[in-house]
Amino acid sequence: MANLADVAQTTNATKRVRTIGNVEIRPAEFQVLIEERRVGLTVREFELFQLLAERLDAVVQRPEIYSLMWGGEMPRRDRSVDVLIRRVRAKLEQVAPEWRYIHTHFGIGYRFSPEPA
Amino acid sequence: MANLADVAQTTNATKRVRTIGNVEIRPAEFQVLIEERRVGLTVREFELFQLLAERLDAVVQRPEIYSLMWGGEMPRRDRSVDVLIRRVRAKLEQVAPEWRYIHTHFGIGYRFSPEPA
DNA sequence: CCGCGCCGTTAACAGGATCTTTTCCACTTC
DNA sequence: GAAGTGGAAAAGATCCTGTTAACGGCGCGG
Repeated sequence: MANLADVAQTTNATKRVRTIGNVEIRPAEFQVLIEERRVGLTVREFELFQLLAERLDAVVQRPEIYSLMWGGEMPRRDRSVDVLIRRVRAKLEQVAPEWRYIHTHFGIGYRFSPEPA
Repeated sequence: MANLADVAQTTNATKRVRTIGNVEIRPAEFQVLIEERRVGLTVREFELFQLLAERLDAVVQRPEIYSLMWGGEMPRRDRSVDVLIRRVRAKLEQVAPEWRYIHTHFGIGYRFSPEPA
């Protein structure tokens, strides 16, 4: 169960405003801003984005993403993760067409790294 | 917990007349004026308005609004916040139809930012 | 004391946004 | 070329919000 230390740590790790390049993440508001512009992610989309951003430059495996966001094992041929990735990418591109943030690693998963297009 | 210094600071922060764009807030009088025109909020409506205005451009989560205004946890499916928001919006619109002040963030909460309609 | 109006809260409904699932197809890998 | 994987779009179910109305408490004036 959560104790005070955990809560404090969680607060520090996930509730603090974080800036990665031109991306600002405000967990307390479920908001992502790129160069002052609001991306407008939904709650679920934000959770996915934050999950990847917390592991900057690391490839997060698809089943792990699933289990973190939906809980339990990922059913075979489940497309939930894809669909969400797609939506996040679309909104990111609307706000910052010159940048690529989420990269596909075929057969493995996804990686968050801001890179020029 | 709050101490005297905090209270003094709070007083300075919340009791001082504040102007945001064409909006003037007079906490000592529970009054909001838009371009010299009185909005005519009730006490409760004013509290909500002030709460959001103090956090200009930040999304304030619905449960947080509830706990700040009513205290304690927000019951599931409680609509108190909505209805109050609705009333505030209605009065704001009567006075300034060309402006939008309170923006909805679906599944999250509300944000105060004066914007042209 | 009584009626009236104002205010805050609660309830209910309709519409809209979001989430999930499904489908099709292009692409990668072997 | 075959099997597997991911991109894209759409449909259905679910959840959330906007809106209106109704209820009860309170204070004021008659």
